[in-house]
Amino acid sequence: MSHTSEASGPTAPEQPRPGGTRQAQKEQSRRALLDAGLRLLEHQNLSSLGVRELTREAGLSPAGFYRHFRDLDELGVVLVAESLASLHLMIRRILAEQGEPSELIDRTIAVIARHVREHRPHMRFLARERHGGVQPVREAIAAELAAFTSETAAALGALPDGAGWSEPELRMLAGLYVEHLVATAAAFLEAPTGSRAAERRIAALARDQLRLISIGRRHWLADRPAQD
Amino acid sequence: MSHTSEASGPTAPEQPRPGGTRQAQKEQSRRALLDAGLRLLEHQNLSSLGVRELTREAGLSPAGFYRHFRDLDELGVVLVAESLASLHLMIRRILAEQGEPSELIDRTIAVIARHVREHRPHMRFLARERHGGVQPVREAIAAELAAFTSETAAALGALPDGAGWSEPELRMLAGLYVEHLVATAAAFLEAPTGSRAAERRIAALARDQLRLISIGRRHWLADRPAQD
DNA sequence: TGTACATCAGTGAACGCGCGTTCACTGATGTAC
DNA sequence: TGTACATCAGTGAACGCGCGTTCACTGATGTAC
Repeated sequence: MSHTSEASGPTAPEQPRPGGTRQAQKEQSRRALLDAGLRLLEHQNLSSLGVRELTREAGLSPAGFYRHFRDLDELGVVLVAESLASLHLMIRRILAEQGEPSELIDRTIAVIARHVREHRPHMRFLARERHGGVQPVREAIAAELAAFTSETAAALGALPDGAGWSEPELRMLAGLYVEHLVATAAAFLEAPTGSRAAERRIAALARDQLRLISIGRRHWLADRPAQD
Repeated sequence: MSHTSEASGPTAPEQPRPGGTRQAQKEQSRRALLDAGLRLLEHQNLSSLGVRELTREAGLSPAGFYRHFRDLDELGVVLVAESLASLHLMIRRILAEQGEPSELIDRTIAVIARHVREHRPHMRFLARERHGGVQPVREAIAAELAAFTSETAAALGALPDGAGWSEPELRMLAGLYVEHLVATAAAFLEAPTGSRAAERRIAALARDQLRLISIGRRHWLADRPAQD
């Protein structure tokens, strides 16, 4: 080793190293616990996960768990937040897509398919806990989806086709899209892992359904029923 | 007590009583176990249910459970079957409705709302286990919904408006309806219990969404994209 | 650079607890005559 | 109707087990001089 002096002046005070070895090692263990959790939650519920089971999977001693989390609920909160962040990422990608309507549909579905492929544990977790979890978790997921519906409604309203649509009508349409998106993501999740054929079938179905909704959307202003 | 002789001829053989007290009592306990299960599963997963917890709720001793079921999985299978039967009932009611399209939409939503109100535990259980349960349960639910989609496709094909639609197109449309029905049922489930205001809001939203789909359906043949 | 002390992530053993399941039993219900 | 025996749903006690959590510890990493 040659003299790789990272010469900090001899008078400069010893700097704390925020990315220090110790801290990094701790972070690694924490990550191992979270990843073990996601792995186990692929096939079971958050509420049936155990501390010993988790630490076994993560390669820590049971007591080690408590250096990172007060209890399993605290770990659950982190997993929910992570999964929702992952979902939000997908959502922003979808809303950012540009192009002709027919292209947009294909791109949206492609984004969903890719996201499910690349973030399967997070998406599985959300699908499981959306209706299966305890109330606070269900509410957190519902709130995120509601926010997405609002964003989508706003985006639809900003488009030229959105002219003439009332606020509730835009939300109604956005809700339909979000609902369909969620169902499509769930379908991708249930497809035999890595079966491209199954993925293509789901994508083709979703595309036609989105097209039908788009046709309805195009004729809505002319055909919509009188307001109650 | 006067002489209330249920005079069965003295020569007639003693008849076995199929609805006898003993059998009826046993059935009552079995029912108590299933009902206790449904009550507990309102707020937790099938996989985190325990024998002792269940018998406590049902008012039996833990050992009593084994007079009725081999294990919790066996009870789970019965609950799944019951819930699916309940769902099937709702589905047949929906498909049996008759009338003008606009009436049909309102009636469909009314059937869903009523069913969720009257069979809340069963519907909650299905919502929970559809994506949250173990694979066999998820598959059983998916199969039932797929069958419903087929029935719906057949019904749509038999209508005058169904003329000109290919088999896959009918399934695509039916899938959209079923998906929306499931989402609407889930929304009713999550509504604050007994809040008529929330129910009305959900119903109004679902109605507009179904209308939009119907408009898309009406224009599909004229506007549909070229086949791939 | 070297040395002496502080920190603290991770450990292994121990605890009390509720669990699923089994067992021999009890006593009400059912059956035969 | 009355009597003697059979059935079996439900019980209370017991078992071994894995659980969540606590504790004093250890030894690598970090800090001060």
